Formats: sequence, C-alpha cells, structure tokens
Amino acid sequence: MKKRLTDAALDLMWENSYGTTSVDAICERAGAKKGSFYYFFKSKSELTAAALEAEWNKNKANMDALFSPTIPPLERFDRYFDHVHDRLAELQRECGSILGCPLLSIGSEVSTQDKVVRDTVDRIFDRKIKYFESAIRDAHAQGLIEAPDPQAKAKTLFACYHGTLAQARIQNDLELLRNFKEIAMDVLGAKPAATASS
Amino acid sequence: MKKRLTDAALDLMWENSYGTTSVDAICERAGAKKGSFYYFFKSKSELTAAALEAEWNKNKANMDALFSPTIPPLERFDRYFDHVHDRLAELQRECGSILGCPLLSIGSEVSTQDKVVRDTVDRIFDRKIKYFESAIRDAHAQGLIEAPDPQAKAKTLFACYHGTLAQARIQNDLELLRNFKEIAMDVLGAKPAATASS
DNA sequence: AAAATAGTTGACTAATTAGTCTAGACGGGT
DNA sequence: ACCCGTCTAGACTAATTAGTCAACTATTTT
Repeated sequence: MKKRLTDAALDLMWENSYGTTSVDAICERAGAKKGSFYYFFKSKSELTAAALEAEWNKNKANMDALFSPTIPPLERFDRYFDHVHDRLAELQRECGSILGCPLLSIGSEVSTQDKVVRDTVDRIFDRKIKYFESAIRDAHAQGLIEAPDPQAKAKTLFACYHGTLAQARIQNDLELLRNFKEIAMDVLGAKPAATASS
Repeated sequence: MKKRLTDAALDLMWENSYGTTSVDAICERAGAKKGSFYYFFKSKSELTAAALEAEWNKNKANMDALFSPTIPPLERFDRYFDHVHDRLAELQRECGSILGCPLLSIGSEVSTQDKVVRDTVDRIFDRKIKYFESAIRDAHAQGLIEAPDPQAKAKTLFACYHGTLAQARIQNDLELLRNFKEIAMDVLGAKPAATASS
C-alpha cells in the first residue's frame, strides 16, 4: 500500500503538479483511505519525498546498466537519451502530454517553500550527475573529448538536458528531445565521428 | 490598479508558485478587493497570462538594448547573462532565494493544465529566442563561431541557460550562474579569445 | 444637472483542502 | 481463546479556495 501511494503520487504530480495533486486524489488512485495515508506518511510533503526516492530506486538499476563502464563512454549518453526519449513518448501515448523530468518540475515548483522535498530533489540530482561525470571522465581519458574539469562539464550537460526537458514539457513537443544526442555531443565538444564506428 | 494586480501576481508566483498563490493573496498585496480583481480579469489564469505579458513588456526595451546590433555579438550574451545574474542577486537580497526564470517555473507547473498560460509562456519564449538567434547569426557571419543553423543553436543555448536557471532555483545557488558566460561560449563553440579584446 | 460609464466594495457561496481521530479489522504469537 | 502490533475505515474539522453579486462611488460625457 505504501508503494501504491508513492506510485500514485508520482504519477499524478508528474502529469499535473505538486500543488494540484490533492491527498484525496492520491488516495483515490491508490485505492487507499485517508487513514492509511497518514498512517504511512506524516504529510503530503513527506510522501512526495518518499515518492521521489522510490522513483529513483526503481530507475537506479537501469541507470547503472546504461552507464556501465563496459559501454564506450559517449555511447552511454546516446543510449540514456534514447531511453528517456522512448519513455516520454510512451507516457505521451498514455496521457497526451510530454511530461519532462518530475524532479525538475516538482523541484522548481516547491523549492522556495518545502525544504524536505527540495533537499530530496537536490540529493537525487547529485546522484544522477555522477553518471554523467564518470562518463565524461572516461571519454576525456580516451581522448574523445576535451574535458579537464569533468564535474563542471557534467553539470553543464545536465543543466542543458534538463532545460530541454522542461521546454519539451512546456511546448508539449517531443521533437526537441529527438536529436538531443547531437546537441549533447556538441556541448561536450566531441568530434562527429567519435561516437559510433563510422 | 490593473498594473498593481499583475505586479503582485508575478511577484508572488515567481517567489512561490502559481498553485500556492491565491487570488486573495494577490489582492491583499495589490491593495485591491476581490471585486476589482474580477472586474479586470475573468480568472486567475487570465491574470497570470496578463502578468507574464506585462513583465515581458517591462523588459523588452532592456532586451533590445542588451542585444543591440551595435554590440559585438558574443558580448551581447556576456552582458545579458551578467544582467540576469545581477537581477537575481538583487532579488535574493529581498526574498532570500534564487528565483530562476518565472516563465519556466510557471510554465512547467501549469503546462499540462492551463492552455492560456501555457500558450503565453510559449509565445514569450519564442520572442526571447529570437534575440539569441540573431546574435548567433551575427557571430557566425563574423567568423567568431561555427553555426550553420543559428536557430537550432539558439534553442540549444536557450535550453541550456534555462536548465541552469532552474537548477539555481532548486539548489538556491547563484554560483551556478556566475560563470555561465564561459559555459555559453563553450556551448557556442567560441574560441576563448573571441569575446573580449584580449 | 442628468446620465452613463468605469471602477470599487465586501459579504457571500459552494467546493475543496490538509490533516485528525476514534473505532475497528486482520493476522501471528502465546 | 486472547492479546498485540500493524494496518484500514471513513466521518469529521477548520481553514482556504476561486469565483459571484448587488450595491456603492467616482469620473466622465452629454
């Protein structure tokens, strides 16, 4: 039931927003009653933090696979961006909208008002950037890109990607994400032929 | 009074969010009563659209000056990013938080639910990108950067910048924006010496 | 001065909100 | 059979929400 509640919360907040997602609506979708909700979580804010952490845990294994050191470093990005693209396309079929990144949407919405959720978003962002950072460091070591400061480069690419996700959500346009691979290589300063075996 | 209402709305929504900014709160800050509100605007949603348009009009002259063709193209970006940085720093002194870009925060929050506001955000984004696009085209013409598709490059830089603004808001950290100039030049592919007279 | 227009007031509604509370269901251990 | 911790049920509160409305004032037009 705890899982049903966090799942329902994330679904609703991702599709709509934190503010417009009521506790009643979460309960209804989860098939729970108010009492259960407040048995497991002491507030909507805490549930949201738990939901974001749960989403992270659900995706972690996949992230580990996508960013496996066995894959050529720049190809990791290719696969990751493809994967997100495909998932957003699938969600669009279900709900009609490009939803972007829930961490960014929810984080940006509540950041000035809700410390618990904000800190959770912050923490998860940090973890995600580490994947970028390590792939960039590997790419640099192999001479595929020039990146003397892998962490800075990772933050840049991360920001660029999330900006694109946000735009895609606002404009409800998946097209922006279709060729983000090329944009990413551009941002990273990779030579066009450095990715695949061309 | 109409102006007082749109000003109040933008202030509150920028600092907090669309969802947590109530009509009552807007009225109180504007020194207006409910009746006046609904005399000028037929809904909270329409007021928001008006507030965003008003904010755009307030900034337009400044944007025109910052992106004046009389300024070397890459320097326009330098000045613009500096200007936004300074403004956000000033707002931080007033309210304690880095607020990011209201268009992105509000747009991302309401995009799946409010067509009026969403379309307004969309329109204003388009206008802003045009400044980037034309500066990039000029920079390309002068051989400062390689940008065969200025519009695509403008969208990329725009997305990257807004991603960084969003991160700055979520992490409440202005530092991310301090050296965005360098990041931008990196994204644009400008040679380090191409900006100033070094 | 009369009339029309523009703007203001604040009480009102009906719905929704997050969160509380008491009573009880369920199952495992003794 | 009994207890006890985990979990569920759903009525309840008190506050807040967006939006309405009819009466009022101020300003302009004729």
